[in-house]
Order: sequence, then structure tokens, then C-alpha cells
Amino acid sequence: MLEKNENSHIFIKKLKIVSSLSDSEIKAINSLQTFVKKIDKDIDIVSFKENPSSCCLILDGWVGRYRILVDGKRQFLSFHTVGDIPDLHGLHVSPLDYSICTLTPVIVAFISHDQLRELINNFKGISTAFWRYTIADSAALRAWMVNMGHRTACKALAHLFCEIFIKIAIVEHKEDKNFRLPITQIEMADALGISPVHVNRVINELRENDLITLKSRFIKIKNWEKLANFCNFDPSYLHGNFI
Amino acid sequence: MLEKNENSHIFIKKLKIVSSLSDSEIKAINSLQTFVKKIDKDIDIVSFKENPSSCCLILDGWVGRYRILVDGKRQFLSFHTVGDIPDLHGLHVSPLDYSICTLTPVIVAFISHDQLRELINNFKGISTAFWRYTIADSAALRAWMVNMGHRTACKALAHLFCEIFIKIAIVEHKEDKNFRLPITQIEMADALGISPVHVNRVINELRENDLITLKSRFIKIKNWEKLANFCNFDPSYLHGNFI
DNA sequence: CGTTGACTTGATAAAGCTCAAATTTGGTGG
DNA sequence: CCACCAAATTTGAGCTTTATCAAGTCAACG
Repeated sequence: MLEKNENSHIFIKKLKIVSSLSDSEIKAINSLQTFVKKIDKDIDIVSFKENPSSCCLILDGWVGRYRILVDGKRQFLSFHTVGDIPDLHGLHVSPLDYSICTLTPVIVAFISHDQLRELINNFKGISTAFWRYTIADSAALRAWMVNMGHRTACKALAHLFCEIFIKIAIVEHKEDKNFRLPITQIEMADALGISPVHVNRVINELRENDLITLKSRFIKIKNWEKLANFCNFDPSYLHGNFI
Repeated sequence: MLEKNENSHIFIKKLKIVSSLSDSEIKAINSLQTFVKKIDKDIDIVSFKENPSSCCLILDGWVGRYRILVDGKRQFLSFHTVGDIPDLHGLHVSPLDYSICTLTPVIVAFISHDQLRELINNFKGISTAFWRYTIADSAALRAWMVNMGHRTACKALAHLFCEIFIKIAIVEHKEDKNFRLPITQIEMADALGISPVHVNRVINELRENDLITLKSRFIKIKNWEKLANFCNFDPSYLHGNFI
């Protein structure tokens, strides 16, 4: 499906969080040609060591950046949903240092590097916005690092739940702390660097502390304040403090 | 010491790794005015939650990005040495999401945001180079994350030693795997998210496996191939695969 | 209604933490 | 140069967290 893009408003919304764009810049982004594709769960859309010629804008669903270690273990580096272009780096780096796989069925709009490079060359504001987007991304990486490095498994998992909730809330404009988790316990384990069995036990701990209920992938955050406080969740890294 | 900068060639060298610069761009960078300062060990040069109006270019010594958690623990996010501007983010984000402290005595050149913004606005190549610099930085963060998340303490520490060696080798053009570690065991612990006592035991393990000798902060990598292989060190994240 | 993948629980082992007490090292003043 | 101090390193013992292996149960879906 090659189409004149009606979807880029999602991306524009994301860019506007980090930067300001002129009308002509918005128009330019809106006139991008994209190749929209539905993709199943558990498919790689970007592969480590390949040289892609387009970036992927997520229109629906969830994807994860990851790397596979020599011993076969998988480390997730970040999760992304609607409005994200997780491989924007590809405009400058090839091959990338990570792969991206789908965590749920997704709808993705592929945008050619050529078009994006033209935007960057012609619109300073877009170039700056992309740079800032990269900066926001790196702040999120740092937040994950802190989460993995120096927190107990229980707090780290709580933090991950908080992050996922906020990301859903941003996209769906919901206040309701009741949502479907896009990831399995195995994927949580690979995000936090702990074993799947331990993830399960730690979920029990969160249940016992009356912080969440979780059944059939449906999580309910029973007490947001208490949960966020428990894991010292500070959502500012998800919008950033851009000047 | 406010001085017409003779030091920016160090930074230019770093930028050239990730991007190309025109003669006029190089000239513009060379004419930056910097405020050069000698600073002792264990001093914060950038503080979390402050709003700095300049960036710091490291001319000598080592610094570390870090964050303090509510329980008082410190998590190092990256280490930097000659030629790095670890707080380049500050051009777009305020306050920053991390602090930067000196790990050794350092010499730092402070460059005002105003000057840097002028460069960005007037020279597209510089703007792109800075963006790419940010991208290289985020790849290094991902490498650390993988290191912390899914490797044993022993391999993680070996990886850190490899990284530090390569960074020294780049600056000093040395082949000799014999160098002074810029960080204490406590700092290693805070980088890897393990306890100082365990760092010490893990160093012993590396010694017993005949991979290194280490005494009075002087480390000798006895068998580079073996060490790099042991921890699956791939130095490409330190130069990147820029197009 | 059977199969498959995800989740759950138990038992045991390994990795890493904490506390505490040496010992070594690097610097500093006399 | 020596004595001394503070910081860093080293070692031991016991404990906590997390991993691993194994054997379930549950739930979705054709």
C-alpha cells in the first residue's frame, strides 16, 4: 500500500513535544509518501547488521529494540508504540547496532531515507526536531539503565509497568489505569535482564503488596501513587525538558 | 582564563569520526571562545537539575555522567575523556537528566551555549555533526545497557576495561595494553550496578584467569584477544558505523 | 478438545550483597 | 626522609536475591 500519507500527524504530534515546527515544515512532513504494512507479532522489522533504506513509523501496536548476545540471550533496549520512529538513527548509521521486532501485531508506515534526507536538507526546523527526538530517546535509555542497574527486580518491573502505562496514556488519552500489557513475562525478563521465572515471582510480590492485579495480560494499577512512589517513577524522561 | 581557542582541534577530531566538515566549518569551530579551567578530582562540573549556559569540552582527564537514586546509590551512565562534550544535550534540554563529575583532575574548556547555537544556525554541517555525535553517544549507552543487563559481573567488568583501554588508545595513539585506570573500584561498582566488594573479587577472578594484572591502579591487559573474546567486546560502538 | 505457548510453583544452586575487620597505598606535614 | 592519615583495596563469613531445572496449570484458538 503506497499512499499519500494521512498518518504523519501522529509523528508530527510526537515531534511537537520536543521541538516547534513551522507550517511549511508540517506540510512537508504531511506530504511524505509512505508504504503502509500490517505485520504479525514476533517479526523482525529491522535487523541488526542489515542496511535498511527506510525508517519505520509505528501507526499501531508495539515494537521493541533488542540485541542478541553470543550466548543467545536477548536484551531489549526500549519499547515503542504509536508515533515513534525507533530507527531514525538509520539516516546516519549503517548498519544499526540493534534489531527491532514486533511485540504485538502492528501497522507500520515505512518512509524512505531519501525522502527524510530531503526534509532534513531543506528544513532546518525538521533537522533540529529529529536531533531533539534522538536526544529524548537517549534520555529514555538512561532511565532504563538506572532502572536495570541499581534497582531490585521488583522495583524495576514496577517501573516498566509505569512506563508502559504512560506511553499508552499519551496515545489513547486515557486516565484509566487498566490496560492490556503489550508484552509477555518472557519479554519483561529480557527487558530487565532477569529470568522469566523471577519475573513471575516478582509480579506476585506486586500483587501481594496490593499494587496491581494482573490476569490474562490485563493489568490494573490499583494505586498509581503508591506504585509510582514505590519504584521512584518520574515520567519526565518521556516528554523531556526541552527548551 | 578566557582564550581564543587552540584546543578545539581535539573536538574537531572527534566530530570528524562521525561526520565530515567543510573548511569554513572547521574554521568556525576553531574560532570559538572558551573558558579553560583546571578542576580537581571528585568535583561536579554539571549538576542535575541546574540550567547550565555552557557545554564542557574535556581537554585532559576523565569525567563521568551519573545519577543519584533516592536511596543514595550512584549509577554511572558513561565515562568520557579528551575530546568529548558529554553535556552537548544541554543545547536542547534543560535541566539535564544527569550530573557530570570529575573522576581525575581535569582540564575543561567551557563553551557558551550562545556560541554553539550560532554555529548550529549558521553551519548545517556542524548541526549534522552534533546530531551524529548524539547518535554515537546513544549507541554507547546501548552497549553499556547490554553489558549491565545480561552479562555476569566478571564479563561486565572485563568489558569496561576494554572500553577504557580503547578510549585511551584513541587519545594517546598507543598500542601498549598497559595503562593507569582512571577510576576506583567503587566507581567501577557504580558503573556496573554491583557492590565494591564484588568488584574486588571479580578483579581477582580476572587475575586468576591470567587476563590482567592490576596493582596500584595500573592495569596490564596480559592477553587482549582473550580478554576481548571473554567479554565479547566489539569496539565498533566507540567509532560507530556512520554513513 | 487438543495443542501450543504462556504462566505458575517448588526445590536447589549460584551469584552477588552486607557487615566487619584487616591491609595497602598515596599523599601531607614535619 | 619519615610518620601519619585518609582513602582505597582486600579478605572472611553469613545472608539475600536471583538463576536454573523441572514439573505442573491455564488459556486461547483452530
